[in-house]
Amino acid sequence: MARPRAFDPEDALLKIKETFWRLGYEGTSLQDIEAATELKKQSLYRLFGDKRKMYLAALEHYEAHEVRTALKALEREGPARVRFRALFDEIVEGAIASGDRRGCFLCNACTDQAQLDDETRKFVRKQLEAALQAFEEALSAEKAYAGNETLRKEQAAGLMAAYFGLRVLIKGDMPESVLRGAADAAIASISAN
Amino acid sequence: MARPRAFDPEDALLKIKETFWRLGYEGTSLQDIEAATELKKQSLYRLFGDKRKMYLAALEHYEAHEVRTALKALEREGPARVRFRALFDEIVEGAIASGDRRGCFLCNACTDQAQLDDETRKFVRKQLEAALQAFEEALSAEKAYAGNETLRKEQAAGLMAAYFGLRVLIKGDMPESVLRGAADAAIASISAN
DNA sequence: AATGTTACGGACCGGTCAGTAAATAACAGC
DNA sequence: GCTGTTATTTACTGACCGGTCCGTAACATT
Repeated sequence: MARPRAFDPEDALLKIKETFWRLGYEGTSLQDIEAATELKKQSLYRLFGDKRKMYLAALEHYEAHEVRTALKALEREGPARVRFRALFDEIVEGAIASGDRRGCFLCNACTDQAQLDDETRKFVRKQLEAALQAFEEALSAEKAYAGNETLRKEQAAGLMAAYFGLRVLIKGDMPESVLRGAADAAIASISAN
Repeated sequence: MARPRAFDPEDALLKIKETFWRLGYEGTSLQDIEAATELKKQSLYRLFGDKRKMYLAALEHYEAHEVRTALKALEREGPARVRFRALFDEIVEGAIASGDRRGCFLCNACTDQAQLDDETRKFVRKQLEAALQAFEEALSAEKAYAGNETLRKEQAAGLMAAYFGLRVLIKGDMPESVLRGAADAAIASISAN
């Protein structure tokens, strides 16, 4: 009943996500977003409200796609070491092969905005806890952890830290050998039995 | 032979460091720095050159103080587990007790500026490699690692990732239980023999 | 074809950004 | 007490910030 939108909001959000991902919240200007989406400011504001909401929408998009995909990979059958090996290797491979050193957007958001913006903090915390839960479940398949919740939770937290730490080392320009070492050490820390 | 400086440059740099540490590079304005140092812009520019140089000077100050102190703690005598336990516990304790969730400035710099600014990248990389070296040396005391350089390097990288990951979990507002779990898992991954 | 509703585009808002110029002030050596 | 040098302060620059206004265009309904 009115003029139809001439662009794809999902596609726009994807571009916004990539921009915030690369440049951070304060590092991204509306001009950057306009350039990335090829949209005018007004179209963006009508769709999202303001810059902060664009950022949060971008984070949600990241969760719904990148994070979800990564956690899905943990649900496959097999020993815990194999499951996590797939997760860690994909990250290292991506950093080496395609030179993608953007890191993890969620991890970036932790260091960038979580302590400065309440909404971001709440969102990030919720996502981190969900990921932790997924890590824990992936460990349940292993006998060593199945009957020991404390140990399982501890190991899940440890793997989470290892994962985020690896992401930081990637952004910190560490060479392949270090990245592989960190990944291997994380996998080796998982009990196999 | 000229008008003496009326403020302490070291003290000013300390305040600048704390501001960048808390707000990030783009999130910090010259006004923020003026307010923190109680100095006028011109005094800052004469002393440092520009904002970027202030940031790099702040990073160097962090390295010369916080990082150096932390790595010194690893040089004490005793089993590797005890050495790293001290390092990790201090971080967790700081986050819990004093509510200090600023994280690690060097780690923040990795996710914030390392991929966007060449000088920062080089500096961060150098510091990360030095820290890695220190981790490796702290592991040399352990028999399991003394004779196996590959394993030692791998474990050092793993602990480094665990450390940075813990720092990210802290900024991501994770509860004490998760932080302690991550620290305990990291320590448990060190071979004791 | 007229109307109501939404989308678009560009000018524009006040404010802030990093950085600079120039005037004044405090010292040392002579 | 004059001169040279450096510190401090104020005022300013031009660009850019996030955000809004408003005139116009494109559609659906009637």
